[in-house]
Amino acid sequence: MDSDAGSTSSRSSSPELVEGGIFSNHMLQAFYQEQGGPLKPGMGHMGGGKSKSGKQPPKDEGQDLRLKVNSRERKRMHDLNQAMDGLREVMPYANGPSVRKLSKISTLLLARNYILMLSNSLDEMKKLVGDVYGGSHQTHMARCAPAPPQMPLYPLGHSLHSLMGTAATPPTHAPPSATYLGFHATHESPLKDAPHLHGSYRHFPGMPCPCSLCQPLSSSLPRLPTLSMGK
DNA sequence: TAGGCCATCTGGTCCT
DNA sequence: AGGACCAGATGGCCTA
Repeated sequence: MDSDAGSTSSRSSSPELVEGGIFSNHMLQAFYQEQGGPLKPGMGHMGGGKSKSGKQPPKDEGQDLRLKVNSRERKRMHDLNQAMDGLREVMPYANGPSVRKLSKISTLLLARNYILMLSNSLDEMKKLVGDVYGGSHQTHMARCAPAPPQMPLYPLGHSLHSLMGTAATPPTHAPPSATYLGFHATHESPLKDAPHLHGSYRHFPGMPCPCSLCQPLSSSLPRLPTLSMGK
C-alpha cells in the first residue's frame, strides 16, 4: 500500500505503519495478545479472512507462525506493488504527485497496449527502413531483428490510438477504466481480434496525440506529466 | 450511499 | 518443513 496509497491517497492501513514503521511487529503482537490472538475473521480493522475450521497449532507458536506468514505475505504484496509502481513510471502517462495513480488493472491494460503499440511501431520503422534502403538492408534488418511471429503490421496511428483507447472519453478527473483502455478482459491472443485496433482516432484527454498526423514521430514517447486527473 | 479500489488476513496448494 | 504463490473474505477510504 505504500505504493498504492502513498503518493496521492491517504489510506490509514499503510504497511509502513506496521513493518519498520510506526508500529513494530512487537507492538502488533502485543496488540494481538491483548485482543486474544491474531485478528479473527470478520473482525479487526485490517480486514478479515476465511474462517475455516482448521487445525490450530498451540496458541503462542501458532500466533508467531501466523504473524510470520502474514508478514511475508505483506512483504510479497509490497514487492508486487513496487513492481507495479515501476511499471507505472515507464508508462506514457501522467506521473506527477498531483495526478491520481492508475489503478492496478488499468496499469496492466495500458502496459499491454503500450507494448503492442511499440511492437507495431518497430515493425513500421523496419518497413520504412526497408523501403528506403532496399532489399539488402531489409534482409539485414530481418536477420538482426526479426519481427514477432504473430504480429501483423498495423498502421502506426491505429496502434497508437489503440493504446489510448477508443471508447468514450472519460472525465479528466477520473482514471481510465479497464473498459476505457480498450479491453474487455478477454483471454484471446494479442492482436487476434483486436477490436481496439480499428477504432477511429480519438485523443486522450490532456494528452498530446502521439500519432504521426498530429506531431512528428519521436524516437521515444515522452513523459506526459501534465495530464491531470484531479483529486 | 453505492461502487471501485485497495491492503490485509487467512487457508490451501505447490515447490524446494 | 518452510516458503512462495494464490484466491476468497473482509473492512476502510474515496469518489460520483
